Amino acid sequence: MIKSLRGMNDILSYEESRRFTYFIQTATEIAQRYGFHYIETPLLEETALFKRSVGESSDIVGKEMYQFEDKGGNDVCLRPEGTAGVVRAFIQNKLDRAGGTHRFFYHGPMFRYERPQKGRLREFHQFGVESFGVESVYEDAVMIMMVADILGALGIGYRLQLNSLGCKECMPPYRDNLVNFIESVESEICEDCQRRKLTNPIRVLDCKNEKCQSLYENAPKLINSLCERCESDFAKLKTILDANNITYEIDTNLVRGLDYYSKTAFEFVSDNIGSQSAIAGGGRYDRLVEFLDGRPTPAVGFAMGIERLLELIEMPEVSREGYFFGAMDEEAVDRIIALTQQKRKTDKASCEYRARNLKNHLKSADKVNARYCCVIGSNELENNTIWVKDLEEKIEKTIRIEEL
RNA sequence: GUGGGAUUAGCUCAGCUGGUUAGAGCACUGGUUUGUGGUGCCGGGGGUCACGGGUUCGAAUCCCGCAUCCCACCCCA
Repeated sequence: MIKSLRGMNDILSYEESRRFTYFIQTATEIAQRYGFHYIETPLLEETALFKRSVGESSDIVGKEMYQFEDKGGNDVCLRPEGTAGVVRAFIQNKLDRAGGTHRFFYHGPMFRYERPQKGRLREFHQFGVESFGVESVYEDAVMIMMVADILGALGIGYRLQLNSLGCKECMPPYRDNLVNFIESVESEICEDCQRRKLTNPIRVLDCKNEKCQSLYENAPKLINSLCERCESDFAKLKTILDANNITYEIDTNLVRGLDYYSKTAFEFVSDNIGSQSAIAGGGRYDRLVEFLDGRPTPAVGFAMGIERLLELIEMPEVSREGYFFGAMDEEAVDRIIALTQQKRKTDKASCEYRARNLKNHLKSADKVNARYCCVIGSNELENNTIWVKDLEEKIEKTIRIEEL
């Protein structure tokens, strides 16, 4: 038997399928209310795109990409995340030159060659949004509120963690400062942190090693080293969130795993889905468009991990809906098929192809959760009528077929 | 990539220290005296016990390997 590849799942059970489509519908509707429109970009991109945007020092690019050479000799890979492709499309279509604001949302599969566990698949789905051209910190706040809206609409509880990563003015001096500090404790920190010191020193801050964490308690904090503008924007962000009843925790060690983030960084986490607890994450990436050869354009976005959210969604009750048709005599089957097709123009409708007794039709109608069970037997066939029972109200009547 | 656990019917699981045709509940399906469901009763189908080796007279059960899932590390959505 041929099986799906490791870490690549089918979404096909009734419940999963229902949850998945419900999520997409809900998130799409909310994104559209916020003025975002759908963008679809290729699953396959040039490898260089991710190396330059996500960053070579990140694990995602360093060891998790599905990378290969295509038949034309191009170095390509399956997208490990969504932002890079959207930014590429933004620049390629010269929207950076067009000016103004551009707001997109997307959803689709992402690929990372990781060791699978609960909430971590090799092919997984994200829903994300990207906003270009807005420098104002209000946009950052609105992004966060949008995530909160989506999670709220789905009945999902969360904790919001917030940090500021600084900008090109205040980040580099801080980084130097931090490297100096790391060197002062270098002999005691873990191997990973020693490596991080060289590749991406900021990442030592969210090291999970307890010993490292205790050493870093005295590390300089970026949040205390922000320049005036970053400082005031971060303060403003908190004010806006407070005013809109969004509760958050400041996590000075929150470092996004992708190198392109600056200033606002946030992560929504859930305590109910195991160790892979990040359900949404995002932030500002004002420098990325420029890095990818576009005109400097401020931008901010987020992504949500759909599989991680699925089991947390509080689904609405399923209610009886639509029609079920059945025939009790062979001669009536053709008639109910025609009636079903007619009903399907406006309503959900299904039917039984075999002539069966009434009890069986009622059972089947109940099983498919139909609201109305409509049956034609010999009496009805003769009189050109149809027997209809409302399975919810338990009311039944026989009506002329035209009245259905 | 590292360590640990699991793997028996579509699903959730039993199966004692190896012993004949591997079980249950749910699900599916058929019937249930003249046309009434979700909630009665009776029946039926479905498993090379993940896969590959080995030990044994005999393996779902013991041993080795392998795959996948789960948990932790790691990483991140």
